[in-house]
Amino acid sequence: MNPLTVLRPVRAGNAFEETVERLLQAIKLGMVAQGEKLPPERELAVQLGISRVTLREAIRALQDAGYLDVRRGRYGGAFVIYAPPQPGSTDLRQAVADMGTDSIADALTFRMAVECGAAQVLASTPLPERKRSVLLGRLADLNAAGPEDYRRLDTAFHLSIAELTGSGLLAATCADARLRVTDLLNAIPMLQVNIEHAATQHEAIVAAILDGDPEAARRAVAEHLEGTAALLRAFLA
Amino acid sequence: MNPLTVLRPVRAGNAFEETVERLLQAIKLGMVAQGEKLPPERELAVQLGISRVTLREAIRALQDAGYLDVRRGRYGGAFVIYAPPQPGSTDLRQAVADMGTDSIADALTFRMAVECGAAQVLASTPLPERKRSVLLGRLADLNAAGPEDYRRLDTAFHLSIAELTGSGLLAATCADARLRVTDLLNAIPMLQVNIEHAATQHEAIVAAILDGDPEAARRAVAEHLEGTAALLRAFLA
DNA sequence: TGTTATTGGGCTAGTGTTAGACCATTGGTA
DNA sequence: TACCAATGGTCTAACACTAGCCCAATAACA
Repeated sequence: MNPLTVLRPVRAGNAFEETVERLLQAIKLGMVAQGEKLPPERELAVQLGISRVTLREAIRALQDAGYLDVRRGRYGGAFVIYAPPQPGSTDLRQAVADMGTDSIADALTFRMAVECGAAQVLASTPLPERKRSVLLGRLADLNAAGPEDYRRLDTAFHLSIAELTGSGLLAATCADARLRVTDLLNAIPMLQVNIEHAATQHEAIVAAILDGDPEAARRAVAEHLEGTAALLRAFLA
Repeated sequence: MNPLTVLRPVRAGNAFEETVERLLQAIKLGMVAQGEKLPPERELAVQLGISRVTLREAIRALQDAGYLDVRRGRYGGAFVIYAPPQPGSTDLRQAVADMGTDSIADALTFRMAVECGAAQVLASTPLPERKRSVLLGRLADLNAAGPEDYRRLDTAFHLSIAELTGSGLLAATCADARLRVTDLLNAIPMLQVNIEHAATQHEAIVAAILDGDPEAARRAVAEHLEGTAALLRAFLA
């Protein structure tokens, strides 16, 4: 048992840095869509468990970086003005180099494990009608998505699997895992053939979950994720 | 997509509290066995990414709580004097009440997902001889364990699966998941029949992993964890 | 038996973070 | 048009945390 597994850093950085990261998560994952605004500072500071001063510093940094437009007065707020980069417009090689091969492999492995685990768990128990329709709804949204919204709704679909398990820990972990590969995914061009292939796999995942078949759910998610993972791994050689 | 999944608290508490938790992890999971000592303060502070002052406060708290014996001078250090409670000696009902049914369900679901995911991932790729022998070694250690060491070596066995995937993120997550159920596990009496049953399941898990069969590995871990989960869930009704 | 390397114990000055109060701006609404 | 509720902007005093330094104790070893 490697003690470094548990005697690792208690905090990833100072409160300011962690807050910037967290807000960037919400923006890049599309949890706050373009044109929408973050919750009011006072409210958000409570949610994030930090002081308003620190939160404001983070918001200021994201404003300077061009992610947010901050407006004062009633009906003001911090509006998201970030447009997710057109896939393929940034250089995948560059993204790979920025991240480092070790942490890419780590992130891909991590994502594979937690997303498969979430799907398996969700398929292991009978789902109430409400949850079934949430899942089907997310799938329908994704299938109806235009190129603008595809990545955001794809993320929403995948995260909803973890959320529906009812485990907040698992949902947070899947969101974290997904974020760690966001920049890489954004650098991969989306081809029509890939989207169609993904759609088939998404159907298989949902079918397995609704069917209550953990084995099939696990396998479907693994195959789905292996597609992008294989593509990325080609750059690590 | 629930924004609360990502707009959750940035920090779980102050540095002191988080450090106490982390050290308690290392002790309760048996990563630093009884009679051994923690790394020197200066070194440990760097590993944990905190100042020595904060670390000392945490150590002091654990000393007061009876977990550590701190000795000065060369060959001194913070020695672990915590004996894991004899299983069954504490009241399971009490542990359940302390934790709250919601967070127990959350923790069990979380653990099921990440441990199954880790086993599946490890079984998905051919293992080098070195890793095979590590896994077999941990299994042998566990099978040879007396009642004193059983829980510690059981933890070591399970965590080694995540560690062998090579993903630090996954290893840390499994350690975290395991810790969240430690107090509950410690409250469950260990019956000989259960240990024998567990041993059979451990063999199945290792066989599936060495066999390169992700399906079987996932299923074996799921069945293994379902045993304790079912027992605990009985208390939640 | 004295030396010494290693370890915990303690102090200080400086920086990060918080809570809470108050100010400034804005756009809808009476 | 005047008001006002909601929101960002700013300040301050208190507390948390850090880096770095030096002191004190200890036990092996020459």
